[in-house]
Amino acid sequence: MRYPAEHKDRMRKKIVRAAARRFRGAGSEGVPIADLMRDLDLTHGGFYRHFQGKEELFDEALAESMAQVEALMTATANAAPRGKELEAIIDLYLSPAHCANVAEGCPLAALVTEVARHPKSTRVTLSNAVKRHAAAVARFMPGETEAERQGTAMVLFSGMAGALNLARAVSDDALRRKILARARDFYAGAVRGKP
Amino acid sequence: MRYPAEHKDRMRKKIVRAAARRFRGAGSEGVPIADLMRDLDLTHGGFYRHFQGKEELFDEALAESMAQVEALMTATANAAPRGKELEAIIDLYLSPAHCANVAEGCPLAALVTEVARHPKSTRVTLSNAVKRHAAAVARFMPGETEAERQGTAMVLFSGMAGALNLARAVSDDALRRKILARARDFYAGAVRGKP
DNA sequence: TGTACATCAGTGAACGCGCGTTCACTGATGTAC
DNA sequence: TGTACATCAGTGAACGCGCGTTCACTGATGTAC
Repeated sequence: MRYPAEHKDRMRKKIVRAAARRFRGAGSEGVPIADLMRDLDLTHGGFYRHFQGKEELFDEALAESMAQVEALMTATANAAPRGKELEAIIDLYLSPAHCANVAEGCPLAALVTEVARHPKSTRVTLSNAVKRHAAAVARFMPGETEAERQGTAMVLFSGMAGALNLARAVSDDALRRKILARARDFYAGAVRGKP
Repeated sequence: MRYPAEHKDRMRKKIVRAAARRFRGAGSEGVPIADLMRDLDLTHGGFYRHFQGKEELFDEALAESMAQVEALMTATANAAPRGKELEAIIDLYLSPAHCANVAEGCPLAALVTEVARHPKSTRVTLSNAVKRHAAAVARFMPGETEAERQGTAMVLFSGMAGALNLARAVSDDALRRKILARARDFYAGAVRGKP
């Protein structure tokens, strides 16, 4: 059956968005292409009309989810009262809601380890996304120079990602909440310049 | 062929140690049992004389590598000049050497994301190891109470693990070094109570 | 305007491969008598 | 002391399954004439 002109583009984007969710939730190895396509009421065969292979999808899904999170972070900062932008970002990132919602959460937390084992092209995608993200939030960071602020942004986000991952991996809920709460204090304090 | 009495124990421990290395390096899905056994000049069939399955091995390998790193960290602290223990730990953890040596490095960095997707028993193993580790290094941490110091330890290590993972995933070496250096400054400062 | 043909997103059977796990077997040494 | 048997870590062929990828096919619509 012949489809409207923009049909292919639309489907491709749908696949990328579904993958961006699923990959964060289960890792790329945890998501068979057939499952992904079934989410969109399609069968696995059609996948290869859109992508060369799973690897290509992974790269695009990674970029897509990094962009989503960057948008959310800057929106959160912009919505916060002046001077409270960083605090708002930290509270959101280390919230129980973010902790519980891996699939729509930060891909830096959910996928870094995996990316480290992927081919260079994927790691370039991540590096670029991280740089872009650091540039986007740098103005909320402490530091004398732009480079310093961007560096702080990278360290802050990777650190919060580490805390989030530990909170997610831990087996009891009390410990999970404790880790999140302590991390919020720690990073808010560190960024403010107090212990 | 019949083996000496302690032979089985020795082999089992060898398998666990080999797995502890390999799993950190490639994730448990990245290490076929046949490869693991071949490292020890054995074949895959014998594996099941020692373990019920791969999952059991993963748990033990996780505990083993957590214990290794805990030992290394406390040894480093003890070898440091008085008052410089935390700094020594941070410098070691965020060193380029640790960054380059995933297989013998911190399992919290290499395996948390994976553990979060494993069954509860694995997550209990991780939780216990993390608590034990936090207790072991708490005396080097800032904080009024023991609970505070242990909380700080967890946040510090999960944060450094996040930075290490980002450094490992990134595609260019200059950025990798920059992340490590900035993270060292950040955590040393945060723990000292300066910005 | 009607007819023949081309297009191409999507289908679903099939292929190939990797890998976890099972199992009948081996063979050196320990034990029973 | 010698003989028959038991033990059990390790072997390697085989099984079963999941999954990425390929491919011949479909069929609605666009295009050529």
